[in-house]
Amino acid sequence: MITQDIFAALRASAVSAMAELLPDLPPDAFARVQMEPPRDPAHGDMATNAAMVVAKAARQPPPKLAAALAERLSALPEVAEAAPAGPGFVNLRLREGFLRAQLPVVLTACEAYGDGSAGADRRVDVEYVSANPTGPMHVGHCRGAVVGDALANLLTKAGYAVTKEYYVNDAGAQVQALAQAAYWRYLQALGTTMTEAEYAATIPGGLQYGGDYLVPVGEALRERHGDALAVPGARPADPALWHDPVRDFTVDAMMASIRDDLAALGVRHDVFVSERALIAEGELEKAEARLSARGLIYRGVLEPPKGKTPEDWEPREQTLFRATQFGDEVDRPLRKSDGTGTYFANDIANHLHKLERGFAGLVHVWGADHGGYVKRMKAAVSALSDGKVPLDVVLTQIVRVVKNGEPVRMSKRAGTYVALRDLIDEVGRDAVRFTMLTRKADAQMEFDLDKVVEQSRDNPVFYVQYAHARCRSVLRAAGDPSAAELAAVPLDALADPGEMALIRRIAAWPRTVEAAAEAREPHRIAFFLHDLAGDFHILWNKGREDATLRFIQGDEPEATRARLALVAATAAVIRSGLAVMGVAPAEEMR
RNA sequence: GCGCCCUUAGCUCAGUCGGAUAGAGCAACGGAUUUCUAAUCCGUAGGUCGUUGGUUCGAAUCCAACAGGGCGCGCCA
Repeated sequence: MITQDIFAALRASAVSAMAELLPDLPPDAFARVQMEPPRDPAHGDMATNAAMVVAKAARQPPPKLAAALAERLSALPEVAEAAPAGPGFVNLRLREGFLRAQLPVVLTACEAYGDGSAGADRRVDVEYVSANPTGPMHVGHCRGAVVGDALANLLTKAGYAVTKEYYVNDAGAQVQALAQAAYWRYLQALGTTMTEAEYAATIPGGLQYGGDYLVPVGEALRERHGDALAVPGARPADPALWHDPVRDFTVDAMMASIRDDLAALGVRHDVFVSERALIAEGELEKAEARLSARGLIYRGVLEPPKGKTPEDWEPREQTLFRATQFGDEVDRPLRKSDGTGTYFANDIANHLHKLERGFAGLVHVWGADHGGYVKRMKAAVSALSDGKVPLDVVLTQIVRVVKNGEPVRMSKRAGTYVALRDLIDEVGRDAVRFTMLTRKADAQMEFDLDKVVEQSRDNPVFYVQYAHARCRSVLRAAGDPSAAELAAVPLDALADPGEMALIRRIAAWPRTVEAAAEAREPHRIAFFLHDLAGDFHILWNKGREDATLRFIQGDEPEATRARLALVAATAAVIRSGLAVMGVAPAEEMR
């Protein structure tokens, strides 16, 4: 594990200096001490709030403490200058040699640069996508898939032991309706004379999932079973005869399709957990027993929702979970009137199953329409784990797909939203993934099919890829020296402000990873890469105006090698970030 | 009606779990041509951080109320 976070290192120095200045303070007095880049670069490379956050406990004014701290920090070999500033900050300017010395660290670690230990190898389960196995993936699933996958990668990079999980909702009424729809296609494949309306009339609730995608499933059922699942004349048989095999076959087919789509997106889950299998194994009863043993289950009648009572409201006794004891607004029902579990109850079983596997933390990526569900799930996990295992839920907002300024509409024929596969085929996996990460997950997003493939500065995908391609172009022109070779090169020639700015940005990568992981915000990686690419493009263009700043200087081999080390380090960090996002770096832009 | 999320420059969005004079990009305007790919870069201009109070050394950030937008609200998942 390579940790080379210079901010963490200097923070530790600041804390120990403060501890020496104030030996009577308990260690936790320094918990809120931060060392971070100041907003205004004129203030230096780093700033710490140490003097301010301990001032109260130390009973001394912040400026006085800041002055004393600055004096101590200025004695450090890494520090060129330390000065008290403002209401009690200490600003640090680092020695350029110290900053330059980060490059060999990068070049030694390469893509592993930025790998952190904040996770301490704790096992974390990240559940995402979990689309119902009732049809192909559409763009509505896409954002959650990308955000979840990038978040899982990010947590892995930050030192967690991550399991990528897909929870297959194969137990509910939706799947029953799916089986009925597939059965209709089977009857069609047998050449039934029924009309769709006639068949639909035989199903309570009518025929759902009318999309063409079930036609091949019907054909396959006919190939496998012949006419054995129908009565002569290709008319519907007793569901007891066909329901389970048709359902299982169809769910398998849908999951195969979903896995294909996910593979096209570069998403690969470690485990697929079947809701039906969990229930069959008695996980629901186990969860209920556990909650019951804690006195958290009772029979009762809920109040109607305040203000807006549904038309058909009537008081009803239900099996309820005391979610209110864990911060939820109302207690939540666990059993339907037919005795089977509610979706919530089944999901409790799912979470118990996670806890039984020993995870120290659970993460979910859900669509924003599940926002109202967060509190009760947190309540359940808190109850089942005695508050020991945190559940974090990341909500993703709707993506509106736009082409030529017009929203791309639902396709009626396919009975589904724009297929994910179509989107990938049109703009490419990398553009899809990168673009999905250019917004906070919880912000609405417009996905403009034209802009995403545009090769210009206002397309961040391109902007970052172009920076990497330029790095590679320079390195190729210089004979592609190895990273190990460049890690040993003298770097004193790097002194231009543009070069130093790039080094400073690179040095901020580890703390960016850690902060993004902590906040569960993978989009920060995209923004970092955009900034890093910007620093590089600036430097590149300086060389255009001033030939002495070009990376390759024919008559100065030492300066050239130093700059190649910088270029190689930049490329390595871009690759490191793109790897988190699941985007392939470009060698050239053609 | 209740709960959750959101509101930052004309537009699209950042803002590192309370820090210093709130930042990018696009759009607008003015510049850089014999290159390691000008698909980039430089400069100018642009904001009462939805509104009003509160908490403290200090608030876009935390709290309360209000306005506007989105989502959800007992056996749908």
